Amino acid sequence: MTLLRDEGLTTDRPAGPAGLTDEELAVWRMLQRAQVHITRHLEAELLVAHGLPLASYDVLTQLAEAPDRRLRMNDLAGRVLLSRSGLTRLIDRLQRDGLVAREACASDARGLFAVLTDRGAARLTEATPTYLRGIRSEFLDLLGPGEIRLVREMLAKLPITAAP
Amino acid sequence: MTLLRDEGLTTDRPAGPAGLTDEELAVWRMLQRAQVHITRHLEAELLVAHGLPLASYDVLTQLAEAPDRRLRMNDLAGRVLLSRSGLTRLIDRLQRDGLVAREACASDARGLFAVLTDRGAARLTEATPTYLRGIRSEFLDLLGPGEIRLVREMLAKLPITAAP
DNA sequence: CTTAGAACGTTGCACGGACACCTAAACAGC
DNA sequence: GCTGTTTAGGTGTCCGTGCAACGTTCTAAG
Repeated sequence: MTLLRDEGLTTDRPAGPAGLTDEELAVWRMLQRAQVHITRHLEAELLVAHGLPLASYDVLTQLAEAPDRRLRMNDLAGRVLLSRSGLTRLIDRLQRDGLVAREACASDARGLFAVLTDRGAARLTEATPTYLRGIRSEFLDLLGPGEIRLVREMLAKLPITAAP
Repeated sequence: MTLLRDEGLTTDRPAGPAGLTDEELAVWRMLQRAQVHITRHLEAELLVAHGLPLASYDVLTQLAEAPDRRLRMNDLAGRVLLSRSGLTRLIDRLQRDGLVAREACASDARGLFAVLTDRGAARLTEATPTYLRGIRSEFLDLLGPGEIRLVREMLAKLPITAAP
């Protein structure tokens, strides 16, 4: 952080209005790295063990938890942090593999449901232990239970309401 | 988490060996969402204000902090969580824009340094306030100082050593 | 009823990144 | 010295994603 410090943009103690302390900056960077690290590990494991990218796993999960195993495309896009176009292609792939199906919406002819098929549900069931084990070993095991509760409280403050 | 619960993979209280409590799972998901949210915000702001993608900003920062403003390609790739090929193209772009230069390594003819140019340093200086402001408003402001210290301690436990 | 506008999903395009493979250089052992 | 192995970096190719534009359908104003 030498250069930043040189310009007075980071400081040791008093964090100015725009400046950050070195600790604050370090926390942010560590968070970034940790997130990337865990995500990659998860993605790799899911891929080799079940041929399922993380994004696909997320979609299947969202559908499984939705009433009637179905969700409108737009709705789903918001939940998996994906643009609508991105979701379109992803659903294309999942449909090709028979894990989800598209169904028209009765009340709105514009709308489409993405529906989890039985094969999709089976695949999800098969992959979930891998996913959970990954989260546990890469993340939860490294924190105490008290810390987890604390993180939860902190995260609850962030406005993670909806996607842009 | 209905489906997961149905399969006994998540529980209310006692977290089994592979199973997770709903709270643990929720924490992980919130963390994911928060990280994506913040990252996108940052990327968008840097892009519109300074035409600088987040990855490029990271590279410039790493170079600025490195001794002599230079780093070996391989070394740099590890620090910015990028594959070597990915870094090659990114440096290509940055070089095209005159923000970094490539320099041969005297002691090892295979090696190349990525060197921050004056233009690159200027661009970084110009963009950094935006970056820091983003971290502050999207992240730090929503946490107390005590919490930041706590997060730091937690993150310190994670083995974020090196990239695969 | 007609029409302007918004909302839903898809498509063309370009970009950024990873993987596998390649060349050149350094190093190991004999 | 010569040869096999390892390391540094770059290239060919493919995949996934976002943005902008498009067609279709719903909704509201007149």
